[in-house]
Amino acid sequence: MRSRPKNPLLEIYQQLLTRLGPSHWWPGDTPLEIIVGAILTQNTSWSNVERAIARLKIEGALSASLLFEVDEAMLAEWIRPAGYFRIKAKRLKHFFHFFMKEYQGRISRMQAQPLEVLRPQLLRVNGIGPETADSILLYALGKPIFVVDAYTQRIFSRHQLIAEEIGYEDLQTYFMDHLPEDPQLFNEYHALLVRLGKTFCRKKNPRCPECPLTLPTESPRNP
DNA sequence: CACCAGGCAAGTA
DNA sequence: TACTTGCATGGT
Repeated sequence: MRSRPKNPLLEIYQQLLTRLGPSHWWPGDTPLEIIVGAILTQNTSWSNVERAIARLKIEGALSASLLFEVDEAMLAEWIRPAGYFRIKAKRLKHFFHFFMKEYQGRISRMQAQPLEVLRPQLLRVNGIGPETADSILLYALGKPIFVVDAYTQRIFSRHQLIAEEIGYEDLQTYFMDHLPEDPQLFNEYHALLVRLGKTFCRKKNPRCPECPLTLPTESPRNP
C-alpha cells in the first residue's frame, strides 16, 4: 500500500520556490501604485507599464484625488507607453470614480470590507475583469484570493494538469480548493508562476525545452 | 517584417 | 450563450 500522493500544487510550489527563490512581489511601492499597475498591465508587458508609472510619478499623479480629478485626455498622454492608452485612461477614471465615491479614496476603508463584498463590486467597474480585480484584492489589499493569469493557464495546461480550455473561475477554484487559504502563499505562488512563465513558458517556445519544472503527477507505478 | 505581452468589453449571430 | 474584434506601445 502506497502512501497517498501528496498535494501536487504544493509540491510544485515548493519546487519553484527552491529553484527560483522568493520573489518580493508585486512590484509597486504602495497599494495605489499596485492598483494602477494592475490596470495598466492588461495584456501588456510590464516593461511598458513601468514607463507609464514612472511618468505618473514625475507628474505627481499617483494619488486617488488627482487621478480622480485629472483630465482623461491628459492622463492618456501620461500613460501612453503602456499601450491601449485611451481605453486604459478611461478604465483608470472608472476605477477612481468608484474608489472616491465608495471609499473616499482611502485604501484602509476599502480594506475593511470583506472579500465577498469587494470582488463583486470591483467586477462591476467597467474595465476591471477577474484578473485585475483579484490582483487588486490580493496584492494591494492582502485578501486571500488566488490570481489566475495567462501564465498560470499556459504552464499548467502544457504540463497537462488542467484542460486547455479551462475558464478563469474554474482554474481559480482548482487552486483555492487545494491550497490553504493564505494570502502570502497565494502571493508568492502567483509571483513564481509569472517568473517561470516569463523565462520559460512564452508562446514562442511551445515545447518549454528548458522548463525546470518536473511534475509530481506520474508517481512511479511499478509494472 | 511578424508576433507577442501578467485583459476586457462591445459587437455579432 | 459563444465567438469575434478593437484597443496600441515597445521588445524580440
